[in-house]
Amino acid sequence: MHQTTMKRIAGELGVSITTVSKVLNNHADISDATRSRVLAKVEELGYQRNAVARSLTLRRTHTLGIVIPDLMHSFFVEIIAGIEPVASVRGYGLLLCSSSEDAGKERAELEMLRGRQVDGVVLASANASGNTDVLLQLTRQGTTLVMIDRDDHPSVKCHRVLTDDERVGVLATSHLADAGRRAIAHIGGPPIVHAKRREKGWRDALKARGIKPPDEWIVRGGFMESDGYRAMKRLLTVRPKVDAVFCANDPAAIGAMKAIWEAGLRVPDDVAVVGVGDIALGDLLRVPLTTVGWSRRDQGKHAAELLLNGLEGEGDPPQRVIIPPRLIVRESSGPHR
Amino acid sequence: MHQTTMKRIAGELGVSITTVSKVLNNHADISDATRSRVLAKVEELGYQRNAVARSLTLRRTHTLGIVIPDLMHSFFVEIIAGIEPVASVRGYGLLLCSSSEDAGKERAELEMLRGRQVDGVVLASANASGNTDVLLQLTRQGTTLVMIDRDDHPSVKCHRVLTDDERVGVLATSHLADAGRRAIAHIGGPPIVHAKRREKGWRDALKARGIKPPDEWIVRGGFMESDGYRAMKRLLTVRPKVDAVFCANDPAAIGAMKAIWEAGLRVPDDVAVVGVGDIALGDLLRVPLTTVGWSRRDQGKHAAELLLNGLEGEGDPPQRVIIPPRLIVRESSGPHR
DNA sequence: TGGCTTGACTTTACCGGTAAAGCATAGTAT
DNA sequence: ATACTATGCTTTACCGGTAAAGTCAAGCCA
Repeated sequence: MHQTTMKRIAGELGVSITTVSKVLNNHADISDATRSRVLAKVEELGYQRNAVARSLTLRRTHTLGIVIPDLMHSFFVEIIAGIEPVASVRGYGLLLCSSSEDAGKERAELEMLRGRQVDGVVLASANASGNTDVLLQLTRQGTTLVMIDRDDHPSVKCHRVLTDDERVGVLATSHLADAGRRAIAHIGGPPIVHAKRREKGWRDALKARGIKPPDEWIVRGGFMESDGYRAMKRLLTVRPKVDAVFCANDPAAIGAMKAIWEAGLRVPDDVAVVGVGDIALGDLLRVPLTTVGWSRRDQGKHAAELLLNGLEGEGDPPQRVIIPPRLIVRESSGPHR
Repeated sequence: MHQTTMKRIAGELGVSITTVSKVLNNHADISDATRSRVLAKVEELGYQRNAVARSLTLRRTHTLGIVIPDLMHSFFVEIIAGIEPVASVRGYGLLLCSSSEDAGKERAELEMLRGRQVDGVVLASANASGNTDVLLQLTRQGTTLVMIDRDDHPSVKCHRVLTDDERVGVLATSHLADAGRRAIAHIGGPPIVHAKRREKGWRDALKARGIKPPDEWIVRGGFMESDGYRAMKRLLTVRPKVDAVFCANDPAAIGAMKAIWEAGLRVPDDVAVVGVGDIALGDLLRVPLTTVGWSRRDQGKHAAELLLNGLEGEGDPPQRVIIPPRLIVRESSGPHR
């Protein structure tokens, strides 16, 4: 129950606490004799430096805060799996927070991390819309911040690890066009930059092929399955018929497929579907989903490296790292008819 | 870049630091006037108590260490998902460590947690065989410990959250017997209590049906897919033929199925297979796997509650919480022939 | 021989809080 | 008028470390 401290070691050895501290910090001005006596005692008592006390004086906790919206989503866990080894070898601990997709809880978690004096925070794609002020407070306090998959909060100067959303749209749309589809609709996301860029990619890919999408080919909504379902219902009434749809994310794509099946049509025979995100289980659906994904693990790895480089060396100016997206072809975008 | 401290607040208000501290800790001996002046200043400056400094004096970090063998295994994440909400509402942070199934790294992580003065540690089913000494050091230091899915290290006095391994064996075996199987073999795990208990359940269930398993019906090995594969190869040579196999865990069961297919036989037509653990994707296999599982989330929840109750109130004596296992029937144990 | 280094520590101050004890002032009891 | 008791603060010590400055004896140079 009683902690071993430097005081105890110093006492038993008849030296000062500072001497013990110096040995453990490899200072040069300690004789070999004393050094080994101290080291032996440390070994004997199984002494471990008290990280809390060190943090207080050094003003470094060697801890990173990780804020994710949901633990049960495989891609956030993959992000953490990308962060963990990098942090671990450099001696940093990870303080894990789940915001449960709730801006209020996210705010509370960020405040908590501020109080705990974490050296850095990785904020993974949460809906932090209201929490700009807390983020600013954090950075002002000297905490390095990295945002993953978010490109808003322009006032917050921090590193960002993103994918190339326009390219996401181009990849998906070109793939559908190459597969012989002509009427390629788009189920857009909510009004956030990422969704808008995916839409732009869709437009660009069509334009490159001389296709000018009529207004009815696009329905904007949200990122949920139900949004995709509703949007597809609308798209199915368009004449001439749409024969493919690029959805802003995977849940929306799943909703779209449901609407297609409900209308008695087949995927991909009547309508091809492509999503974005490569969520787990996407290949286990009734019709495995073609999607555009990117390595979450790389995102985590880059985020951790940006953070730690900033902490250890001189802080680079805020950087944007782009993780390239890639097309994952499954059955939902198979050949026409 | 500059931290706001109580000193600053006290200075601006012309009161002592202790007064500020007392306000924030709701001490009674502060006048309403002073109290609100302090509170107003706290609000104005966006002040947050420095948790590091508090931890040092209070000798409480309000942090739990979580050690899991692998982040990418869904059940460890589920355990964390069970812990997180409990810890979060009580104001505890989670320090996440992954041992990557490596006893050396696990040891290092535990040492790290000791240095960081975490109030409690949840140790999820890692192969900590060699690390008893660190665990003892931790508990001696006053850290509460909860082990999940491990019932060894008897010298370490701590709470344990387990499942009923004998019942696991009984459930699996009875299910196979009820499905009309007569020659129910067992692929046992490594020589650890959990595997032994599952084996005992298998024996008991057979005995209850008047079946006396010959020695060739059991092959013991490890928990890996390759172990299951090798074991099944052996079992397929047994005469009279075995028509079902209960495997000590899911990976072994998957290995067993591979061996069965390789021999030109079918699952479940020729040999029925049941595993243990309900790993993710178990239902996405070529033949979805019947298995015995239990709620990892409940395990996490119970672990967190045991820990925090011990920390907040008076420490209960080490407890054993048993999470009931349940059978999950899929196709690999379907009807004979 | 006195002054100057150098090596090997020790002393002191501080990190940002909290708890216990101390200390005026005013009000109450006697 | 004297002693007692709240009330509302402040002073002091401490948590377990680290860094900067100080000490002190031995060795060196001129």
